[in-house]
Amino acid sequence: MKNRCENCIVRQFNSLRAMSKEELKRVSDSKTTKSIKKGQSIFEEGEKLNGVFCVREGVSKLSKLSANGKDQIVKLASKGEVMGQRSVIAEESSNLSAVAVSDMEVCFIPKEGIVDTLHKNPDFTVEVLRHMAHDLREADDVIVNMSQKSVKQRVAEAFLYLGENFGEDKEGYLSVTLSREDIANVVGTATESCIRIISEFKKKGLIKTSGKKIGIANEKKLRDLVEGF
Amino acid sequence: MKNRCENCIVRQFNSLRAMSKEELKRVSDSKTTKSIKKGQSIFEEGEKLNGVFCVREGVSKLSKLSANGKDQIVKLASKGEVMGQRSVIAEESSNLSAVAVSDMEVCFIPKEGIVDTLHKNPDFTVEVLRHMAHDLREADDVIVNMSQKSVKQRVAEAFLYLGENFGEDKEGYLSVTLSREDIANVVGTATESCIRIISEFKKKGLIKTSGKKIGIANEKKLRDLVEGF
DNA sequence: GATAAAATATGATTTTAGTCAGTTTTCCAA
DNA sequence: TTGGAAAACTGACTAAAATCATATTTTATC
Repeated sequence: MKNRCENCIVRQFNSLRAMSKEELKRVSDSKTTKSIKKGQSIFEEGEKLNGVFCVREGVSKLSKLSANGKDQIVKLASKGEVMGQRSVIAEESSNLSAVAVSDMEVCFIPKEGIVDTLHKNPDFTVEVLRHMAHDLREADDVIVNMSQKSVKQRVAEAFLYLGENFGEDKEGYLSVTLSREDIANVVGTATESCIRIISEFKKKGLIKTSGKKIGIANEKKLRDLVEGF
Repeated sequence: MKNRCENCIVRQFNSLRAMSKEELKRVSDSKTTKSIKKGQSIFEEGEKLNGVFCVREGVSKLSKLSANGKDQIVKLASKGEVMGQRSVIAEESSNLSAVAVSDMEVCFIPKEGIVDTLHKNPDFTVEVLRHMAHDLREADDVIVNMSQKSVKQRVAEAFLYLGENFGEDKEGYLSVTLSREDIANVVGTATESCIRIISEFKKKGLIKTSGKKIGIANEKKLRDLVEGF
């Protein structure tokens, strides 16, 4: 058992860093690490979660099924992010499904350790609260984008977002590779519309593609487009 | 000074109920009550808030200005709701503006009392956390609705939402009266489109109107419409 | 390496919603 | 009470995006 939370760098990025040594030890002793293949499900919408998932490696999409049968991707979670927090805290079943977008390593942490610490260590609780406050702000921004921006603007914004938050490889392609359908589900549009816009962006030199990989070719122009030209 | 938080029934609906007697006393001593006229602003997007606002009476719209110059209403806050929490907790300036939709009574509570309690009373912090978790879930739902439902469905849903959350008067009209423009800004559409849909709903007997008041005439049909008929 | 299945792409068409222009109604404030 | 502004409404037109159909490419699998 060499993978101790105490040594896990990922912890730096989430609320676990506010835990005391003892609390962290308890979490580390109770956690289990899982390898998850691309495309595999981590948890489902409506499922009762008895713990949270801490992402060590890879990226997961968090989505919600809409009445018309389409998935809307609400958030992408990568290294350091904790999934399922909201449901555990609210003591509700999950409102989102989590599916791996790339091969992943995640740690499952049973909720007891988390919930106990929430009630005993205010620093930890405040830290979790801050994170949630941040998520809420982001959600507000998404609402505004969804309702006020055109599909073209949202696609452009999605690429910029992916670049900023998940980085690029040496050749300048986005590190997270999503299928066209997933991109459409992030943006909230039809897959065909999304593909068309990608072609258009490519033709105009805003992005470059290589297989399903996408790279930002002209950041300035993309930004101008997002701002409403 | 007869309006003590200790006696305020509004408190039952928000996180303040988890405060101890002493903490509540402190809050009560530091708070100030304000009357706000319909249309008046409570705080602006980008403003640094040095406290939170607890709604005693009336309704406020929380909105965000989009790049194209339109307001998107992200949330409506009524009796018992606390506004500005997110910003105070995250120590950021507000991401939303608050404007009174009806005449209001709000209490301003300086942040010190809140922040201190957050660090000292885990029960309170967890309570706040629960509320925020709930808000976040609602925000996720809004994102999905915005991106996957038609304008017609969103308008129908807005009326049902208003009915459920703010009630109706004796004649069966929604208690919150919003202008057509505000409804459009909740739904994320053009005012004209919104008006057209309202006319259509009225013609089809889904709703009834009286001046700017709107009442639900056929809940079942409205629900069917929201579900995609 | 062949073949089926899935993902990507493109075209034609329809639906939906936004925009612009103008009219009517409502609501205040002088 | 009345004139002027704001809000509500209507119509015509345009633009954006969804849908349907089909072709092509990529990927996985035996």
